[in-house]
Formats: sequence, structure tokens, C-alpha cells
Amino acid sequence: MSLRFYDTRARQVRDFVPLREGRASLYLCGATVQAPPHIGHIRSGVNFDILRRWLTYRGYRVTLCRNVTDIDDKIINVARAEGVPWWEVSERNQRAFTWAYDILGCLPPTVEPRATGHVPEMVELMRRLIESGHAYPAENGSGDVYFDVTSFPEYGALSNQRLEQMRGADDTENDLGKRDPRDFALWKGVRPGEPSWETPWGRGRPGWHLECSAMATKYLGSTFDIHGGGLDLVFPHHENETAQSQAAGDGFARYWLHNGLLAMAGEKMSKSVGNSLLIPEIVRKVRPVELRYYLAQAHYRSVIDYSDEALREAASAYQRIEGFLTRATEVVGEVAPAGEMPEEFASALDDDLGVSQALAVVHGHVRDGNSALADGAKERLAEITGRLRGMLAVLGLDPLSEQWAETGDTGLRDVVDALVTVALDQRQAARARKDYAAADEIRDRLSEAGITVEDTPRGPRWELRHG
RNA sequence: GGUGGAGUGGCCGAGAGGCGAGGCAGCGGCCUGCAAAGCCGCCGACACGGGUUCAAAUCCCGUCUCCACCUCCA
Repeated sequence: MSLRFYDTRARQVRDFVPLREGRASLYLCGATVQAPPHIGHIRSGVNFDILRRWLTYRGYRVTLCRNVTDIDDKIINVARAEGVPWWEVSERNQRAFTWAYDILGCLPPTVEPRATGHVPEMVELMRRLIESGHAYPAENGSGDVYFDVTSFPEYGALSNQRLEQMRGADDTENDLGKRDPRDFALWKGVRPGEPSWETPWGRGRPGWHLECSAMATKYLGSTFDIHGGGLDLVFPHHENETAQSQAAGDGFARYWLHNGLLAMAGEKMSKSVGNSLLIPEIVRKVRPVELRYYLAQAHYRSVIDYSDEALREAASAYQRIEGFLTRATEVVGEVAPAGEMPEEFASALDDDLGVSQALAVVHGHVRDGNSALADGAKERLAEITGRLRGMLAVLGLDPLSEQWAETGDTGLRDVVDALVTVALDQRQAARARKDYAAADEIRDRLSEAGITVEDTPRGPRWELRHG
């Protein structure tokens, strides 16, 4: 089966045929760094990280461009409220985003351009749009530059809306510079106390959409393969991006992929509603890899209704996988991840990134692996372990990978192992003389210390308890 | 007013005409001194009302409920 994705513009699943054979160019709308990342932002990051990894597995050389929009109204407002420069706010939040992507196991993008570093590219794009009659400087001398939506017949095609049925922006009444209420700002004229850059139409700063068009085409070319982002960006952000780029003569994105949003108690999560669930808070409840599993397990286009209970269930499911791999490795040693994926797993991911079904295959391997472990079938165990690790690696969920390996002082771990072994020897001795009260006392005290003891045919083993 | 999505067992969550994904939880069995982990089995769902079909969770018509977007959003 060929690789295919649901394309928002076509409103159906389409076979993926890249622009250039063997390559895939991917632009992902990253953060507008006005606040620290919440779980919804990171869901998008995880979903598209899996897409990127799968494209790579399928043999494409992937160029991933994930932008940072480091100037906008809110950043300026936050800075003003705090009495700090605007760039202090965007720098701080960008670091928080980078940290969150990293701990969730999202591979770094090929390039991560910032809006304010691309003003000349934006000015150039505006020049092309003005010269071709698709944009105009505001007629009230405000210094704003607007895109003329009526000049572009395709306007609305991405979000499947007809221009005549669209409402204008709320700010139109005080905005006499617009020819049409539905026109959107490419550029905002300078206002007192705000940052600004020089342009042929006066000083000002970027509007919200222009930076993505300028940066996507700079790094990926005038036409590129996939544009991704959250479903809430379809309109106006992506509609406006594609309008301004295509009106200027660029082909722009060939496939549009949008991840579903995350809801909380039925209410949409967003920065503006103020019910953000921030990443540092969540990774106190479960480990980052368990959060990644939680975010990955639902199909990327479905709504996730966040709850602590569901998060913990996901953590349990992940621990089942992890527990098997740990025990298997103790028996057969470390087995390298297999390079080939089981057919069922691969076809699930080929079909619009069916991670849920792919995980069913993963769990099937865990069950078979546990049986092999119980049977002492080492050869079969090793084979299953390798295949399992291969599948998990491509999802970014292999517990034995460097990314997720329990860090910490290995020297200290050896010391703990020696101490626990002393205790376990005592317990074995107690069991041998059938003094079960003493044996259970030792097990209970280890448990209180956060150590889980399991008896196996090969003797007792211990693990640090997490979660 | 316009555009789109959703309703699946106790819970999470796939699937989209025909052998009931998977996980979490629960119950029974095996294993264990007892546990834990694991294995085997059980339980069990397609919002509602019609219709099409040999066959519908899936297609069609209608109804109800919820959600998103329509220029701050991932």
C-alpha cells in the first residue's frame, strides 16, 4: 500500500507523491512564543515528529522547517505588562518550547527560523504582492499593508468557505484603511512604543501570516510537499498564508495536514482561555515518555479529551511494554532494533499515520514476547525483542533508546543494586527456612523505599517504581 | 447565517458493509509460600428512529446531543 495522508484542502485521503523523488519537505507551524507550551502545542509536535520519523523510515530525506513567530500583539502586551523588552518574552518562551520538544523526544527540526530574522524576505514578498495588485498600503496612512482578498479567486479554498459568506474582522469599524472588511494585514504600521522595521511603505512590524510564507519558501522552495499545524490554524492563518504565497506566484504547499485539538473537560484548550495545562506540571504526574505515548496513541486528527485518568492509563499501557523489554533484555541481552517493520505495522502507518493500529501490533508483540519469555524460548524472544524495538523506535517510544534510557549515575545504581541484593539475599534465606513473615517484611520495606520486587524462575529481580 | 467534526463496552481508544483492534480496569483459571509480573479465558459497545442489503457500528433518510472554525490560537 502506498503512503497516503488526509489532505485538508482536498478533504480526502491522497497518495503522497513528493515533489522530488526521495525527498520530503515539511513546514510545520511551530510556536508563537507568547507563553510557555501547553499540552496541545506538544501534541502537535509529537504527531508531526512521528510523521517525520515515518517519512524517514520510508526512505525520504526529510527537510523539516518549524518556525518560531517571535513578534506579535500578545508578546508586546506581555512585555509591556512585565516592563521588559519584547525580545525577553519571546526568548524565554522559545527556550521553554525547545525544552518541552526535547523532553518529549521530538527530533530537532532541520531549520528553526524566527520571524524577526526574515524581515527582508517579508518585504520582498509584500513588494511582489503590491506590484501584482494583490496588496495595498492602507489608504489612511497608518502604515498597514493589506492583502486584497477579492483579488485572489481561490481565497477560501483551503478552509472550504465562500468569500461572500465570510464575516469581516471585528476591528474593521475602526480600521478605515481597509478596502474590504475581510482583507487581512500583511504588515502593521508602527505604533508608539512598539518595535518596528523599515520598509518602502514606512516603519512597522510583521502581521501574523506573512512570516510563514516568507520562511517556508526561503527554506523549502516556492513549492514544497507538506504544510502542517493544528486544526485551529486552517482559518485564518493557513488560508491567508496560501493566499498570499499563491497570489505572488508561488506554488506553496502541496499537502495540508492538520492535527486535532486537545480539549479539557469538553472545553477547548487555548492560551487565550487561560486553562492551559503546562508541560512541567504534567511531567510531574507521568514521565515524559508516558506523556508522549498518551499523545501518540490517539489518531492525530481526532480530538483528545484530556483527563488525568486517561493519562495514567496510558502510562500503565506503556509500562507493560517497557516491563517486557526490561525483562527480555535481562535474559537475552541487548538486542538491536530491527530495521524492517512488520507488514501490518507499516501499512497502518502508511494509511494516514494510523498510530493506534500500529500500537495494536506493538502490543501483540509484547504478548508473544512474554509468552516466549515464559517458555524460555530465547531465540524467539530475541527476534521479537528486535522487532518490537524497531517499531517503538520509529514511534520515538523505545524505552531502551538513548533518548529514554534512565539517566543518572550508573555508579550509584551499582551501589543500590549491591545493597538491594543484600536485602534480597536475606529474604531468600528467610523464604528458604519458610519464615515468610520476615521475607515479606523485607519486601514491604523495599517497597516503601520505591523498589518493586518480583520473583521469577531465574530468581528475584528488582526495579525502581515509577509513576 | 456559513464550514467542518464527533457520539463505540466500566474507562481510554481504533475501525468504516461480512471473521468483535489494542490498552486500562474487573472477574475466573494457571503460576507463586503469599504477592507482583506474566500467560490463558470471561465479560462486553457501536446516541436514537426508520430504510437499503443475504449481511449495517460502517451506506441512505430523519431526530437528538456535543464540539470546532468563520481574522488571538497548535
